[in-house]
Amino acid sequence: MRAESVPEPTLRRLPSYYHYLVRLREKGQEMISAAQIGEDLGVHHTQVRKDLAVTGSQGKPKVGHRVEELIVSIENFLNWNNVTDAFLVGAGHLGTALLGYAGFERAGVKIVAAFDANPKMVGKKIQGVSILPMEKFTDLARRMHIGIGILTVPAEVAQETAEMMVGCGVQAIWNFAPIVLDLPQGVIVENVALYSSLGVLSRKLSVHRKALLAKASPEPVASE
Amino acid sequence: MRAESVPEPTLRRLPSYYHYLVRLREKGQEMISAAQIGEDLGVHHTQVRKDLAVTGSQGKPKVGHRVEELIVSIENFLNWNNVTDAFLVGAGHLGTALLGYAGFERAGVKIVAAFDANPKMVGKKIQGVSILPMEKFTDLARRMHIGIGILTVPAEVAQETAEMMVGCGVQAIWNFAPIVLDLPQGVIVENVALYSSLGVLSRKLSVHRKALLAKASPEPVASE
DNA sequence: GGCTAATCGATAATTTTGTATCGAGATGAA
DNA sequence: TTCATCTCGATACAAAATTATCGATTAGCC
Repeated sequence: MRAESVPEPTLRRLPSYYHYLVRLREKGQEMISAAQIGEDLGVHHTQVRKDLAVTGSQGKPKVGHRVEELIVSIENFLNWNNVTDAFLVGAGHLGTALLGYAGFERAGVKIVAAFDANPKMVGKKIQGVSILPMEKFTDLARRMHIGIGILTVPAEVAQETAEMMVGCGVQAIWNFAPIVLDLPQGVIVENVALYSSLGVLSRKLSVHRKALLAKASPEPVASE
Repeated sequence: MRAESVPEPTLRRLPSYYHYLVRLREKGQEMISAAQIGEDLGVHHTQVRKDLAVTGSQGKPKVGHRVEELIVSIENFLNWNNVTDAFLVGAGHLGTALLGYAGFERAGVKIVAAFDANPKMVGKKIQGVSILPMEKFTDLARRMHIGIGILTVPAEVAQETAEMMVGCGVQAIWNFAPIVLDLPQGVIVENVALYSSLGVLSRKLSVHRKALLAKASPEPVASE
């Protein structure tokens, strides 16, 4: 099986399993069945088995999977053991929030420096990470072989900032700006689309409320 | 067509179109073709047409769509015109970052108050929004008919906090905690899974790098 | 005024993702 | 030791989403 052929939905579910399993481990539970995972996380049990299968971990009939083993398998599969150094650009609200998170290191990403165009931010230190001026990015990124760039700048400058990152050898970009980046093939871009999330939320809420109204009103307005 | 029958991927793409269109409008462009949108955003043009079709907006052959009309259609469809009041719980790094964003109001969500269990946070004011003690949540949420709860608390207390929200009439939850909430049917939950995002990023980067190594090495290790 | 070229929108095919089925293996009890 | 039962994992099926095809429509040009 080719490595890339793992479905992306599977990739997205694995961290969810991971956190669930870590919580189980904290509680002292040693074994877990795919059925139970599925029930607790709202995923079909056959789906859980398929997802876990890609990590190489095997379960035993009648008893299920070893929690510890699953955790390690997922970590290995996602390469969360090998930490990659990252630069963050845009130390605004969101940027500083991400700097505040220590937990990303357990997910393979270590933010080693942050950059901002605003001179007032430069020189500050957030959660042990210094905010540096933009001018230093290019040189430092090249010398430190930075693999991941975190983009928390305004949308207007996101494209050019991303290009700068790629120019310095950055291979993957974690993009928080609400814009589709146009970058050379091969560069990995992972978008965190907060507005997409809000779109879904808002739409569903709107539909939900209309349904409630329709229920309350007498006439069953049938469409379709 | 039933309102709920709109595919969720479509819902997720619409905000992306929206921001793209707003940028076009700022540039003064009046018309746009589905093909052009698709090319710029990396979506197939037939997909773009289907997505835009659900909003009810129609294009004209040879000229395409009116930018302004599309924007309004998407806003209406996502109900981004009608702003819903939201309470945010957990004024930590991420919570304060979200408070700092003024833009969410254009996406139908207005954060009117924030809450935190930490007494040191209580009383502060971030971006014009006061941080209140948790004890006040229940009463205020009921009286103000809060529809949306934003959950930026640690995972350990996310479930109970969500239950409290639902108990106060909150209909939709925007969940930033890395946990699957178990809530009564009908409650709308939209997860922002940062770790899922990191899982995809990390895995792809790992595969990418292995591919580069394999290319450099002589033996073409063929699997599958 | 008719022709060309571009774009739309509907329908069909393909691909991807998710769900169900079923035999095999392992555990613990009779 | 044998049997019942639970769980796994492979295979087959169904649903959803994406991509392709094709006729219809319209603006601009000759």
